[in-house]
Amino acid sequence: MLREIESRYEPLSLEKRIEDFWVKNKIYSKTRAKNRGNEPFFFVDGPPYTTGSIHLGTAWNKVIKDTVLRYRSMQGYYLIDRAGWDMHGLPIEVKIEEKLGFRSKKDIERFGVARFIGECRAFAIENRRKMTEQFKRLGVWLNWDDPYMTLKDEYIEAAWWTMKRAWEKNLLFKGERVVNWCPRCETAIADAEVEYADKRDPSIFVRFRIKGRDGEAILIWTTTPWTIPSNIAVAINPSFDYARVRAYKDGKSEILIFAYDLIEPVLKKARFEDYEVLERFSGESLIGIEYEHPLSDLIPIQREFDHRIYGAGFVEMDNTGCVHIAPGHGPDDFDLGKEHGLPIFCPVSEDGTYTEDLGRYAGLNVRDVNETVLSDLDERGLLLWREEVTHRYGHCWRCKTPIIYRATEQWFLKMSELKDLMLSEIEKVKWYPEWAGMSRFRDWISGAEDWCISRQRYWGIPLPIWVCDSCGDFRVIGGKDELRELGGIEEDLELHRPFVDDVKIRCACGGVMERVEDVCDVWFDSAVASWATLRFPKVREDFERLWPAHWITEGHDQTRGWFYSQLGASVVSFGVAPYRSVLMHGFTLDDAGNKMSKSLGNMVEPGDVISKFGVDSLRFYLLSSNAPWEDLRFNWNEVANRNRMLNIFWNVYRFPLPYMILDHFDPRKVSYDTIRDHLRVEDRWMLSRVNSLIRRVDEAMEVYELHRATRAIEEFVLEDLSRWYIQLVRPRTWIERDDPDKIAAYYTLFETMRILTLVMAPFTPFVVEEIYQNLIRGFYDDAEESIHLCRWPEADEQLIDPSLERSMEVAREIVEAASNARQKLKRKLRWPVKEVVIVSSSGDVRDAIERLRDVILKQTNAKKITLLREGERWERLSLEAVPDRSKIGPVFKKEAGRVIELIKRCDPRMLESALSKEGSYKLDDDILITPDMVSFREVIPEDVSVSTFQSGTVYVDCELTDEIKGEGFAREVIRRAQEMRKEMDLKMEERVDLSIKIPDEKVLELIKPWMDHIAGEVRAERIELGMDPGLRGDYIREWDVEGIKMEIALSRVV
RNA sequence: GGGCCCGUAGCUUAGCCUGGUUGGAGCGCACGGCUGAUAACCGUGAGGUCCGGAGUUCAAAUCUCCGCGGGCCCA
Repeated sequence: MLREIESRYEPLSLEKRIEDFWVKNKIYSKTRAKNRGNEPFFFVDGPPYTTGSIHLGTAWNKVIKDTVLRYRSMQGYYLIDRAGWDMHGLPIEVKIEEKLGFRSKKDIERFGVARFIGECRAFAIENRRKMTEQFKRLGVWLNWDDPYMTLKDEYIEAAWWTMKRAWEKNLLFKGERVVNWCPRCETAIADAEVEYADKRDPSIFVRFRIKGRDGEAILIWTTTPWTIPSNIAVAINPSFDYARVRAYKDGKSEILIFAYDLIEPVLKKARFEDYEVLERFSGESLIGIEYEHPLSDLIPIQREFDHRIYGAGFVEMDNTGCVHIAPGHGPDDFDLGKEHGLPIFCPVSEDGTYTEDLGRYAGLNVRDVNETVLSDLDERGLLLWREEVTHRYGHCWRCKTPIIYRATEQWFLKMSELKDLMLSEIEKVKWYPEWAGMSRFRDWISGAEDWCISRQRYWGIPLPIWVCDSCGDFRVIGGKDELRELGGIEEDLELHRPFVDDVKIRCACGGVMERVEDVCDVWFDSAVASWATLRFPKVREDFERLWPAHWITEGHDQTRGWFYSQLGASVVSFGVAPYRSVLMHGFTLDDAGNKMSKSLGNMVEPGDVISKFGVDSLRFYLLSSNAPWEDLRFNWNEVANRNRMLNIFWNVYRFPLPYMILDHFDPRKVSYDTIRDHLRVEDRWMLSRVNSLIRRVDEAMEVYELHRATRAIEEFVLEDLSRWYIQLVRPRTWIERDDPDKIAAYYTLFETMRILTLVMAPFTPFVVEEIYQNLIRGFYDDAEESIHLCRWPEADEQLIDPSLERSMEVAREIVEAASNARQKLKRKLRWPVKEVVIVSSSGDVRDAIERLRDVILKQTNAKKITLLREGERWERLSLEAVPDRSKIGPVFKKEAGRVIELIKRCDPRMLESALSKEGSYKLDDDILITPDMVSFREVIPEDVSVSTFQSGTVYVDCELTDEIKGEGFAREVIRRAQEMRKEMDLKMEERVDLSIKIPDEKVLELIKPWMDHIAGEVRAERIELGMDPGLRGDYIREWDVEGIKMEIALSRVV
């Protein structure tokens, strides 16, 4: 049986109730179990990092995932949907270091690595718990009970297995490279982990003296004075022109060598008074020239190196056009050094202090040494000029320390070799939108470099690389069992540091192999998610059956992040892309379009939104606001709007319930076939629309255009259902008899709601469940326990009638135009009008009026609808002939006045037709006028109003007749009596006695014929009206009806 | 500095791919209507340099180029 709904739409309590229902009845598991054995849909969750709280962007991400998965589930797919968690890495280490007050790695070593990673683990696990709760509150259905977690053995083994594949394929190597280095965290960090931010640094011009040429120097520029002690070379661009310039200042002169085009700005900056260009030459001729290291007197080892000028294409025409090269401290510098066999001189230790090699600077930290270097240079007369600049500089993503470049030995995956394979693989992936993969991602891959996967840290997947201390050979271990066997370990083994560090392996050469101390780049963790989530390599069948993933989705920052790292790891392991389709989504920005960040204080918490408007509103907002791949500017107002839409949806659901209950409506006793003959045209229209809706949502979902799907739903709810169909159907629900016309309306409403709730289920899972439980489960014992266990509806093509839908559109336009016209004359809709005349030659309009005449009559509250073709004239419009004096004057001269008078006296219609048929008209014996002398104007009577619509004009004849007045007054009375019934708190079916005092004889007479009608509408047993009927009743109220003071008395009939 | 994306009413946006009646909506605002969905709902109106500029074209919000602003990624 149906339950009546007393309450308003209250999402907070509703969602709590539904959540409890789902949990109690294990609905989630049932949805997944139901489709077991069906065609699979293999989804891989991009694992959020366990920071402890979700933000709006992660909420959006998971809502997209959940919506698509719910849709697929209803379609019958068997879902692979393990949630994922990214739980290793520097961010957590830094958090724990902060908590324990640590400043460097030495503190960690003192504390004990085992204890330290224990803290990290506990932190990650607690955060995972918190975040799971937050995601669940969003109604996100993933496999939360058995998620993949990067810290689990099975996961680590998947990473190890992959690493071993790389080794077997000769794609893993150890190499010396300049890497981004955080001197605080004392580790290499990946390019992706470098965060660029503004930094103030010195900007200096320094003289490097040319050997064997007194008073002559090449002028270099740098913003990192601390790298000058490590200088090995100078680079110039061979294709630029350079110059030897004699420059004068304070009565002295010197010779400087730098780029020709930069003479003016450089000398001006350095405040030289005058100069002469001694020589201009191509950069080529500078190559090979030797210079003196500027600080060689302080750094003995520098005297052992040669210092020369080299050509390099990366040198740009700015500053001096001469670049200081320290191969140990810059990527370009390193490459140049390798190219020319220069020493890779890197006298900086892990924590950023200079080594003993650096003489005077030994033991100083690079962070503090800039000023020392500058004053040393200045003392030697080598610092030509200095200023401060603000520039973008890389910082450690976690601790915000400015990074340095350090040449170190690291482990790499040879991605440069796999570039072409990756490029051809992404062609096979379906990208939404297309450009996400084809423009942006392709560019990134084209520039792919070898992937540095080693980190000198603790909390991560240990690199499974064992190196022999005697022969230097290394091998890679692919799993726990393999390691236990080779290491002779009997018991179980903890795969994290420091435990795994203790395992030693016998080398073929007889030596002992020990694990390299490094852990894995945390990006490599998530990179193996697509097979780790299937528990590969431990379990093979699922992998062989399902992989690669059918669909993944993440934000556009992941183009170069997870989309790439997965692809990389996958081509290393399997030579193919790990996903078949990718939806790239946007970022959440604040309402001004700026990124949300804690420091800007413009964060919007998902929890705040939910507690104000509920989850369904937030979900619907996130999905409908814009295309998934566009950035979303969060706007509270728009969330409120979605909430309003759901409220209307709720009201639509609630509206017919009291009537249905009263009439014991039972949908089981009605079917399309039994009711079809009683369906009105508007019912058939509604059924057509709701079936079209299914089709529209399907089309949008197929290409992941969730915004189109949700907008179609919103439009349907507001326009078709609430604003139109409900208004049409209202009078029918008020019929008291057991009328098939009423049942047809109930049937249509019921069927519409049944389909609509199914269609909305993936988007607003809570509210539709509530409705389903009442509407469907209230009647059908065999109905699925939850709406989310139901099949996705299929559009019934038989019921879709596009021409009817088109006609209804036109009908609505006509009704709107008519009410617009009414409004101009201030004629309320309650008062009928004599006639509505539509002038249009459009076939659509003709069809609409033919098929929907009743609808238009009712909604315009008109007694008659007339269609005229363009050019036909409605007889109530009169025509006025307007003489054109400028044309008549010259022809008739003195007679003009009489001619004008005669024209005005003519019958305009006759005159118009004569002029248009004959081309002239004889007004009098001697007066012949031509069409140019007269124009015609339509004259609309005062009680007719006009308005236009897309394909025509609507006239509304508002002439008041006695019949119309009578009916108008009757409806005024009915409305007021209804309001009184409500004020008395009467039940709908309760009967009353009604007496009305109308102290105006004329009005009283007009209303009298409507007595029975009034009684029926108000559900009055007895009705009495008169000038002064001696009112009595439970409730008497005085009303002003169009200036007449009426009194209405109502009594409940017991 | 480079690549990709975005820029339409006070706010959120449709239209742009495939050029062509008067650039559609919603919110907000003003005015009105409806009245057993009622702390709801509906209509009308005002409100637009379609980011700016140039070009292509008979015709540009739409195509091209150059700027400006924002986002992401990279240097």
